Amino acid sequence: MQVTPELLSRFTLLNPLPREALEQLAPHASLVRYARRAVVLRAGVREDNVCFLFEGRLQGVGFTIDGREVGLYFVEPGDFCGELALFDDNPQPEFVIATTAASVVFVARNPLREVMLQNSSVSNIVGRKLAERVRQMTVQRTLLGLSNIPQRVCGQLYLLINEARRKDDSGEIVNPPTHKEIAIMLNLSRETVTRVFQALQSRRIIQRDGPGRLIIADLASLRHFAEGEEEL
Amino acid sequence: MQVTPELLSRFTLLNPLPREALEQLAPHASLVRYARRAVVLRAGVREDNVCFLFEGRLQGVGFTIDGREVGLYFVEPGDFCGELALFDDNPQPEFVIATTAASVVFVARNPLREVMLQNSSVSNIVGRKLAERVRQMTVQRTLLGLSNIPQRVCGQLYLLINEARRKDDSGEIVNPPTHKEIAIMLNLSRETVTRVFQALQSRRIIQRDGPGRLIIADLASLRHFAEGEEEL
DNA sequence: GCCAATTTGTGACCCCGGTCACGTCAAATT
DNA sequence: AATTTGACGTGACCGGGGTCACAAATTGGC
Repeated sequence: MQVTPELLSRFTLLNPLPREALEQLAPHASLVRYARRAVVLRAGVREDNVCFLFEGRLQGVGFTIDGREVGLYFVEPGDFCGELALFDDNPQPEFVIATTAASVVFVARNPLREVMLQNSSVSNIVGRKLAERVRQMTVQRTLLGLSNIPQRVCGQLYLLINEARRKDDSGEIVNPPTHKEIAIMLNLSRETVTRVFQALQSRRIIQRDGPGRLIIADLASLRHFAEGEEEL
Repeated sequence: MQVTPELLSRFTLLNPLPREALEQLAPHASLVRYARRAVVLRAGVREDNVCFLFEGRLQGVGFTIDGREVGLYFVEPGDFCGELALFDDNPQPEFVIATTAASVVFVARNPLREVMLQNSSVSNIVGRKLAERVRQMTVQRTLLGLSNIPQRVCGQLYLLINEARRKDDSGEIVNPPTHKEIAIMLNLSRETVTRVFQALQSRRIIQRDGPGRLIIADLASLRHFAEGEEEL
């Protein structure tokens, strides 16, 4: 499906681009809808597109030699993935999978790279985004260092709220990841995540609201557990 | 201590730079020696230098809230760290510590950034390096997904050989990391790493050679264990 | 609105790596 | 040379999370 410059400009990465650059990119962009669980980017192959998420949620996942899934990061609407293709010709290192029905905008790698090189302010933006990804991965890796497992889960939950809306002492996560999706992010079993969620629910800290919404009723307590000031 | 353009050109990142760029950078560079365990870059502060490793070995480490160390990556001679400062003004996310006595070349961030922007081929190089770091972190994270612990250690050892010299069916690691340094890379206890090393030594797969050299006598077997085709 | 497919919930068992407590050893420091 | 420091080695114990095996609930597809 065709894409307008207006649509492109709704992404924070592309928004600062001058009109002409957007018009240059639009012909090389296409909107694609994916069902839940569909593979958006494939590991091991050279990807020729950068993938901008319009709606839904994606997850970067790797696989160990023995077939175990490894969760690497979530992609929220407005963000993007597959940007490594802008920097070199090596294959995409990880899979990207739609964890909910999603619509994504593919932008062909080469035109985007052109725009990036011509427009020096744009390479700044892309570079900043890549740097931000390194920071995110560092935080995520640090989470895995926590030996107290409930603490680890609370920390992840807290990060997920950051990425979504957050009020003073409560918050919500729209289209929350499944327990299994959280589990692979944290090197835990699905059952363990379920048990922590149960504990948090019984303490009225979190609360499910229908299929696509998780309410954080007591953000302060969640942070306490995440920071290890209190044991679950 | 002052630094010559020749010294700068010995780093793979800076080597492709034209002579004039190197002369532009040299006045803003300095060579510093660090003792083992010294802190080279500090987390949480805005770093004004990019750090090129001349000799020795560095390790990027984070700390969890409960004080546990988290190993993120190793820096080998010729490589560099602290490059995120080139992309934004956010603080350095992790500590970088000298795991052996080391000499590093600090290059001031702003001049290097200038060179990078003027010389478009240079931003490519820096961008490629940053992309490479993301790939490394992805591989490292995937290692943590292995539930078989000896396999995890073997995988890490294999990566360390890659970074150093490697022959057909044997190899060596110079200035090998301590067991503890490996342990924090893999979310393991120091004792567990020691036990795996003992097992590998008794099978004549690895062999210590004095303080600063670890010989991989049977690379094929190590790879077998790393790939889970055989259990330790 | 119904059915198949996921997801979530929960108990029991068990293994394995963390922790603790040492001892040994080599290298740096005095 | 004596002392200290930190790395390495090793055993015993134990607790917590993985695994397995289900049941229940929720969801999406038609």
